[in-house]
Amino acid sequence: MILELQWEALLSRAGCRITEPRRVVMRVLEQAQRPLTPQEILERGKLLHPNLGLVTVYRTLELFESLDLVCLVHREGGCHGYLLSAPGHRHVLMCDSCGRAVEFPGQDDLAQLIDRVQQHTGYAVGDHLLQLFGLCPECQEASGSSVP
Amino acid sequence: MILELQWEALLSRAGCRITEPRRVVMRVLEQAQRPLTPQEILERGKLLHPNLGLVTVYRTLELFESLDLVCLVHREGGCHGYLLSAPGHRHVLMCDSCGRAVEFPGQDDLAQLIDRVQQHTGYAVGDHLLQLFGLCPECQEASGSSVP
DNA sequence: TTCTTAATGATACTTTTTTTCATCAAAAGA
DNA sequence: TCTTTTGATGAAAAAAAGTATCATTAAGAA
Repeated sequence: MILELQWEALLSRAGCRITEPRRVVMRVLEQAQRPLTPQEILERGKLLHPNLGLVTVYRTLELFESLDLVCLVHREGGCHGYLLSAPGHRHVLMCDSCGRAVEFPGQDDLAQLIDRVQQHTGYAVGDHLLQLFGLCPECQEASGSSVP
Repeated sequence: MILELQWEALLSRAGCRITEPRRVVMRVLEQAQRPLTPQEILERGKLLHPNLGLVTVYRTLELFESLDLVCLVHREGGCHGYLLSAPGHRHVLMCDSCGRAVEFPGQDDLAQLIDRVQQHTGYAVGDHLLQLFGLCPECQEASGSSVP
């Protein structure tokens, strides 16, 4: 509820309109527990708004990304999906098995590392991309019980 | 030179043949200072071996990746490229301006962070993806002199 | 050298993403 | 209230990216 008001206010403030397709995309992302591809968002969105178009999904994601409402999640294979992102939390931890993703903070730990890298390389580090992969508690249990 | 022997030995050991197209892809990556897309590798490779095929580039990259000879570099926009990778160094630092990329180690710093995240979330963290973005020394100078 | 078979590259095909454009609808102004 | 303006949409088409098939080639062992 609060989240809803937040993103709508953000859009308004940016001079954008609150439209039905945008609400649909946001709702789909809110209900998802893992990163979704544009195609997946379209499929789920059509259930809420049958004549949703794929192009609109792409444009909406682009808009949301520019407002830091969603973040792009990368996987080793190169494929990626969009995940709703809480402000300030740009780090994602994803389950290799079920895809469920959560965010976590971690600015401080990286600050040291970044300092050191800057001194070693001479680069001026600005942004970063950190993602962890592993098994969520549920999938650990499941794999634990299947391999006794 | 040493690198060349290394990867050839690795391929042989894996039961793969050392072919001209593979040498070409490797040479292109060696000469590149930034991550290259399959298309870019094809273009550059054709200069050395005119009838190189795109499919072969994809397959060669897949092979090299499975042997950890190259790594996939992700960018915010989702686009990515392949970079020659020194063994053990899986972290990339890329220049936002010229695309030049270098690798750096950083296992220890992350170990703490990962420990903490594991305790907070209950996830069992296995792999990770860390990339830093910024300006390389050359581009810092260039941007510094243009904005006095 | 010869032989076996992994590897190649041309072609066709599927999937994903971008562009274009006519239409629609929500704000803004008279 | 009624236009006018402009942002937003969705269909269609085009472009780009990636994958599968298969006859041919050539690497490397015998």
